[in-house]
Formats: sequence, structure tokens, C-alpha cells
Amino acid sequence: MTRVDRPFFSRYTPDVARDVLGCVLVREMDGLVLRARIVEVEAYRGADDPASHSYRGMTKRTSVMFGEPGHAYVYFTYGNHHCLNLTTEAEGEPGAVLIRAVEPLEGIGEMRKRRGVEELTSLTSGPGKLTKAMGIDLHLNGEDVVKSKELFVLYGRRIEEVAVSTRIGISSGQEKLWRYYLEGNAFVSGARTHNYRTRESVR
DNA sequence: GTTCCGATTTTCT
DNA sequence: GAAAATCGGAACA
Repeated sequence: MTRVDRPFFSRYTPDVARDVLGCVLVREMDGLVLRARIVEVEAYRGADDPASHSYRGMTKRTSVMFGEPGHAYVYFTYGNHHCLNLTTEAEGEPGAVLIRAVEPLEGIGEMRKRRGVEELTSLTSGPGKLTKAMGIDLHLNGEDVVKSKELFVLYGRRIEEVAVSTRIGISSGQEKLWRYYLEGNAFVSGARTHNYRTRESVR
């Protein structure tokens, strides 16, 4: 397995989002290995994207989005949940891909323990769920996933069919179709938002 | 310093 | 289908 490299992330964010589908997210700690396949993502950019945290420019929190591509941007929201992003675009340009859902591959028992849930499809089918299942929190904010030993991404199998829709949980920027997911995958979140759906073949 | 609110999840009706 | 839980960041004064 080959690690996803810096140039992969240093591109137009929606392209990175679509291409990272099918790649494998790996979390290693305390001799533990957790692996999961990325099945749902969303793209967030900067000044052209009112739904993005970096829409109004750089702040202490969003500085990671402006930095070198290929780093983890982790934020805390709703007083309960962490969300994982991978930064994109050339250094100086804000951008990140939100990992919304993954499919567990290895360390499933550990994920169940961390989530306190048995149901396999509930383990990592949401941005807050997968961070809890994989032990991802603010201490990984800014982590360089190109070099990190704790959190990184491997290239995966080729993907046949990708579905596109509006992003979930945002109040502006709804005209952009920047949510990408594997059509029919059981771990995709957002069953409640039967919004715009388009199909397209990729790769 | 104070106020407002969210790139969510869970639980209850 | 609706609402509560819960707290750090960002905006405003």
C-alpha cells in the first residue's frame, strides 16, 4: 500500500474530495491499528465558499486550512463532536476535505468499544461518529498526514461509481454540489437528507 | 467581556 | 419528526 502524497492534496478541493473516495484512512496508536475506507466526503474552500470556516479569512482555528496541504484539520462542534478534514490547495490557499463517513476494515472491535455501539453500520457512518470510533480529537489538529505515524491515508481500490449532492448541515453555499459518496454504500451518512442526487462515473 | 451558534448525534414522541 | 445536549470559536461591543 502506498501513502497518499503531498501533490495529491495540493489541488482544487472538489477534485481531491472525489479522488480520496476509496482511499484508506489509518489510525495507529499504542500498538493499535485502525483502518477504514473513505466512502463519503465534502469539499470546503475559501472566499468563494460561504459555507466554509475559512470564508471570512484566516483565524486562529482555520489557520491550518491555509497552511501546507496534506495536514489534518480537526475541529470541535456542537459541544460534543470532533470532525476530521484533510487540507488541500497550494500553501496559502484555504481548502479542506471533510471526511463524513468511512467503512471499517480493521480494528472493528476497538471501534465498537470506543463508540459504545454494536451495530456495524452505525460505527462510522457520520463525521462525529468516525472520529470517536478512531480516536481522533484536537490533539491531531495540524498533524501532517503525509508523514505522520499516528494518522495517514493509503491509496485504495479503483472506484467505479461516485454520487454527487449538495452538502449536509450548511445554511449557505447550497448551490454547490460538493458532497461525494460511493453510490449504495451502507456506511454513507445523511439518510435524512434526500436532496439533490446526480450520478457520474469517475476514474 | 458577552453573546450567539454550529460542516452532529442521540433520544424521545 | 422534533428537540436536547453541550462548549469552543468567532463576532460584536
